[in-house]
Parts: sequence; structure tokens; C-alpha cells
Amino acid sequence: MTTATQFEQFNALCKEAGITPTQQRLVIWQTLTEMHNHPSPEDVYVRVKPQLPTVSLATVYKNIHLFIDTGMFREVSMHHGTLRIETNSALHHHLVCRKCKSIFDLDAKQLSGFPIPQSLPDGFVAEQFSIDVLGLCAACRKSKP
Amino acid sequence: MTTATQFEQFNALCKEAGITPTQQRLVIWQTLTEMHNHPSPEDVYVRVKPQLPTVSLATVYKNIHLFIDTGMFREVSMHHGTLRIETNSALHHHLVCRKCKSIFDLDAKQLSGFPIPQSLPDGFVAEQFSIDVLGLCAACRKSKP
DNA sequence: CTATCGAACGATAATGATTATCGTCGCTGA
DNA sequence: TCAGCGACGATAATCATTATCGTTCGATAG
Ligand SMILES: [Mn+2]
Ligand SMILES: [Mn+2]
Ligand SMILES: [Zn+2]
Ligand SMILES: [Zn+2]
Repeated sequence: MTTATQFEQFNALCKEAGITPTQQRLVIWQTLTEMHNHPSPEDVYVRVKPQLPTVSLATVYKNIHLFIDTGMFREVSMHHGTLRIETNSALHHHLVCRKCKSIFDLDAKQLSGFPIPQSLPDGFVAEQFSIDVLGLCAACRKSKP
Repeated sequence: MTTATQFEQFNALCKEAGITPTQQRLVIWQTLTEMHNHPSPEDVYVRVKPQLPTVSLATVYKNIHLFIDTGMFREVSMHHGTLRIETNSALHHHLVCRKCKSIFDLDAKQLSGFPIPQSLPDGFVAEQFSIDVLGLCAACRKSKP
């Protein structure tokens, strides 16, 4: 259920983001804050449905994108769209532009001294690190809007 | 064009991987080694098509997956499938299981001492880091096959 | 060299995720 | 009250990827 405090917090977030606080958005936002396992839009939809029986999956998608665009949530991976093949066999990492989504290689030497994490939970065995440096590429930084 | 040396190299790779070296696979592999911008399967298809006019997009997909499965190439992101929403606003990173693709949060403190890269190329402005620790989760490590 | 058999291919249908479209609804402000 | 507009819901369309299936290719036994 939604408390008065949460309602106020959501209204404040919407005002800051410049979007209208609707009932659907409140429930979707509230549901997201209660989920802790990197849900997909479909996951969110099935949790929202009992509280909003007439909600459409399209509305869930639209509002998730709205939340991401206004910074209320993030997406797990900047490049989650189509399969991209790594053709550079050298050890390296990536620069990812959050606007145009382009991926630039970043020589591993420029990230030298990376500390190996000691205690990984749950018996996880680490094999490799992949570091994304997120930001804006030169081209996107110039084109303001 | 394919040199004799490249042909031998590819045959050796196929023998090691236990797959049949076919004409289509040779051209797809050769094309991948010449591409340097994290191509999508569609990108590869349009570059392969002139050399193999009858090739099917399905064949490109099948062989890219084969190359990845046998370790001849990697995919850029382990979690590129459907959109996943980050609901944890704390600074943290991720453990990603390469087998079942599950994503676990990893407290940023366990990766402390991360060095800020000094010279990013191309006027790229860094805003945030996202580190994936790739490996096998406990469950997948138990189930050998 | 030829016959044979299973793997690989090409065409295309099917699926799954996401987005676009469009008619309707509800709120705000004249 | 009523026009205007953003948000919604239903659903068609699109896009990426996978499954299916009949045909062809490649390795090899004879
Ligand atoms: Mn790369
Ligand atoms: Mn996370
Ligand atoms: Zn950019
Ligand atoms: Zn796993």
C-alpha cells in the first residue's frame, strides 16, 4: 500500500521532473521501489496488474521510459538492445555514451591498478571484469539539446 | 580477401573448437576479424552478403552464436536481452553469471580503491562507472554440464 | 571416385519484446 | 460549462531473434 509520505515523495519527484503525477504512475513507481531484482517491464506489469486491473502493458513501458528519461530510475545496461559482438580480443574496457549509445574501446592500461574484490558473496567465482565508463561522447556533448 | 595463412588459422580454430570449417563460416569469421566497432548480427550480414550472395541472415546468427559458444568471439554485454530496471539507487556494481545470466548486486565498498582514469580519449566526459564481475554463480557452478 | 549420412544451409514462419497508432477519458483553466 | 491536452488502453505494427523443414554440402568408408 501507499503511505501518505510516499505519495508526497512521488508528487515531489514528479514536480521536479516536470511530469503529471497520475494514479498509474504512482502505482508503477511504488511497485518499482519495492522490487529488488532488476525487473523487466513484464515483471513490473504482472505486479502492477492486481492493483490496476485495467492497466495496459504499453502504459507500463511508457512510464518506465519516462522514469528513466527523467532520472527517477536507471537501466541496468546501457547497451542491452541487440546482440553486439566483441571483435577486439585484447583486454580492454568500454566508454559508453548515454545519449547515442555508442561504444568505444578503452585500453585496459588506462584503468590499471584495478583491485580484485576479495569476498564475493554466494560462492560466486569471478572470471573476468567488464568496466563501462558511462558519460557523453564528444559529438553528443556538442549537440546540446 | 582471405589469405592462405588466415585460412589455416581458421581451420585450426575450428579443429580446436570441434566444428566443421565451411565456406560460410570462413567468410563470417574473416569479416568479424576485420570489423572493429562491436557489430550487430545485421551489420555482419550486410558485410558478408556481397561475398556470399545466397547467405541467409539465420546462418549469420547461427554461426555468430557458435563462435561465441566456442570462445572464438565474445559478446559485448552479458545482459543485452530485455530492458532491466535498476531499482537500487545506492552506488553498487554487478555480479553476472555467464551461464544463467542472473544479476546480483555487489556493494561498491567491495570494489573500493577504484582508480579514476585520467586521460579519456575523444573528449569523452565520464559521469559514472559500471563494473560487471563476470563468472559463475553458486548454483551454476554445482550443475557441471 | 562414388555412395552415404549427418551436419550445415537457405527460406521462411513463428515468437517475443518493444513501439506506434488512435480513439477515448479526465483534468485544468477560460 | 466546455475546449484543449496529456495520459491511457487496446491493438496493430515493427524489430530482433529463433524454430522449422526441405535441400545441399562435406567428410569419409568402400
Ligand atoms: Mn570492445
Ligand atoms: Mn543493481
Ligand atoms: Zn554520443
Ligand atoms: Zn548462474
